Amino acid sequence: MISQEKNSGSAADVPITTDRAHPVTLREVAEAAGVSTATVSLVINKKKNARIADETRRRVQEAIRRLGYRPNAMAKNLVSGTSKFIGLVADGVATTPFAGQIIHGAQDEAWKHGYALLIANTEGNVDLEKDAIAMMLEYKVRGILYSTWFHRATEIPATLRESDFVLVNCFSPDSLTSRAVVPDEAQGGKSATEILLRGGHRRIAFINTTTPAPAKDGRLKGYMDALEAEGIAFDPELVLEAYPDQEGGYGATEDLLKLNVSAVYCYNDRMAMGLYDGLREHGLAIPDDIAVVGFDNQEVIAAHLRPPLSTVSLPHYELGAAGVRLLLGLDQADVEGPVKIACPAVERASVAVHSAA
Amino acid sequence: MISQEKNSGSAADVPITTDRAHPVTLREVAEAAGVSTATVSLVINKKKNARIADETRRRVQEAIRRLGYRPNAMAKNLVSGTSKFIGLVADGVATTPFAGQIIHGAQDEAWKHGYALLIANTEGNVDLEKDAIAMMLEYKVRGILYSTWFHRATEIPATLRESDFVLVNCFSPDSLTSRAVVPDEAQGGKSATEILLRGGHRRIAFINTTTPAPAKDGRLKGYMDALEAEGIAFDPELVLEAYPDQEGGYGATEDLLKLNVSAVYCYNDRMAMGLYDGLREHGLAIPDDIAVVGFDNQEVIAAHLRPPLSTVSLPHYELGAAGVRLLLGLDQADVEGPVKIACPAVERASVAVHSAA
DNA sequence: TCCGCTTGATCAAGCGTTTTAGCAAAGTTA
DNA sequence: TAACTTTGCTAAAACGCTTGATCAAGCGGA
Repeated sequence: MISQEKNSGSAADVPITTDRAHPVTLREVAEAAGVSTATVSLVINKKKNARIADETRRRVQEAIRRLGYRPNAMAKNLVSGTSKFIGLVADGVATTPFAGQIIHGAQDEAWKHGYALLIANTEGNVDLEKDAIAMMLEYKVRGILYSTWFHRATEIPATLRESDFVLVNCFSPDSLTSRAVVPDEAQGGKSATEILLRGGHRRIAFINTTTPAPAKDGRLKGYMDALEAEGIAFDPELVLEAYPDQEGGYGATEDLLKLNVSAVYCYNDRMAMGLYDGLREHGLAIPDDIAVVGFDNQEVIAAHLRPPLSTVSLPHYELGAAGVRLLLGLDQADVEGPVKIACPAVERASVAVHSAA
Repeated sequence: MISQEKNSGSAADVPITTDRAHPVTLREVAEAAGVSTATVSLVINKKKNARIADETRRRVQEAIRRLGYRPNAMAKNLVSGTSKFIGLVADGVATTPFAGQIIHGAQDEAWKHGYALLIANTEGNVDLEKDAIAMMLEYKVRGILYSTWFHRATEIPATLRESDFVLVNCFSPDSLTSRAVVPDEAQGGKSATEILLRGGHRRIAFINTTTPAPAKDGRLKGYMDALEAEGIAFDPELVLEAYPDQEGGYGATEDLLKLNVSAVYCYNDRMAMGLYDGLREHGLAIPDDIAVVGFDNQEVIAAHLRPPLSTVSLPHYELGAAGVRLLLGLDQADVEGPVKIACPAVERASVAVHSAA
């Protein structure tokens, strides 16, 4: 009674500004249109075998418009028994710059199929994670995407099994009871190496990471595969290891130069960035004195180094999207372990084009 | 009848594996415990003025445990009339590396108050945006965070007004009817300049962006404020402009060197990164020949350049968190326009410490 | 004129909770 | 022992929607 009584006395027909505290309901629309709630429901959901007179349909739609009616999704879901949610629990996806693309891809794909994303960042905290999953279960999500910010093996939290789920960017040793989607590291490593091979290089170093991970093994395997396909013998001497960041790459310069190679493939873009500095200090020019490729395609770095870095994309967006498709049963799961998503090559100026030998 | 009938004949008491299609309901728990649904509800929600015998409470909890009961959040929300959701619509937050922190901050803060985040990335697509907001309204979100990936003025979509909302990282000219939270660009610019002043520099260049934006004006103002506080006259000659990326920074090198300054403050870290390359090519050492500070604190870049770059943080995480607090009424809105969040200085090695003059 | 069919719309049950009002039994007081 | 009070629990309505069953007209055919 006290506070503002907006346009209360005003004539009807004006698109009423809805009162936030008490949203318009189906019943109110029904009354306004002079029909039953059942009829309104039928009109709204455009049921094909519902018989509604054109005139009635018009009146209902008009009432909906005039009152600014919004269906209550909670009520809808309650009766249908299942929500239109997909949960995404991430251990740090939002934190890490480029892995945010997982969210993005999942979002787009989910949306495309009428689902909304419910996300939770757990920062690796197990309790938070349990709460997050519980919350999602209470919202009766269609399923849960469980994702990690870097490609690795993971434990499957027990409660996750209460729902349909898909591992994204990670996998479980117990692959029989879980579906998963991960980047194809080996193919990526092969592609990276091939960029160099196409550039005419035969003696190619690989600076791998010191940190154990599927990426470490996969990227090395790709390197070996590519060499083998070209009939080049694998020389373990050409494989160095360093911590996978700028400092690591910079620090590996000396050792690299002893190898007397014409090209180098780095475990990731950050190492390549550090290596750029190291090479420059030795007065070496990229790509003429030495060609470089990275891995990850971390835009801010790769696209803007001088010269821009050739690399291979970690398909985070696709991982998210594929995760959703797998969850919804639109893609088939691979019987033999995780579904592998390709890491496409991105060629830039850090490798010169080969003027046919 | 046909498909798998899991442990149907087995004795009770074993923690039953829940059947996904038909989750356990309150009523089932009630029956199992031999009480009414009302009692179960009271036990679950630990109502203080509910009178429940210890023994009964025990029986109920035991039944909940045994059946693996999960409350149905939809039903809960239906009766309470309001959900525990906060919507976040972003025009590209998930896309842009560092702005993903907005999501992260919002998530954490929302979670802290019992809210879940419902996110939608619209990529600037107006139709998508309308659908996203509609979806959120249908879920009866507590409110909506409307955020942009870079600080700018924005139109407020009409439907947004159907809900409580807060603008994050953007603002509306019409600030009377909207709450907003943005980074304090002027303070940030001042802090950046002060790093240089503290380093003993008096003649400091500023490479601003060519792109019009609140950041352009604010960061310049901060620069001027800092100089004025030190009694140094502002010299417009010392302000250059370039496109705000690596190439822009690199390209500004020549002009910068003509200015004969001992220090330079760049509009952002990416420009600083390009400038590093330019300066190096001229054989100039950072910080000895010239000191550099950036803006944004884009970790991948700033922390790992050689030498690491002193800069000022764009407080994305805080923007998200503050947005939620503002929405929930935990923080007070500023009567005069948007709430400003501080951009803290991050000092690294690109500015030498001043050995007191 | 009566029957059956089609059309257009309504009734009412039900989805899984919360919550208020109320009831029976036990306890307290006098 | 009668009259309250307290304790422990339940009945039932309500939240906003969907949907199968029903029903009243109107109509054509016999």
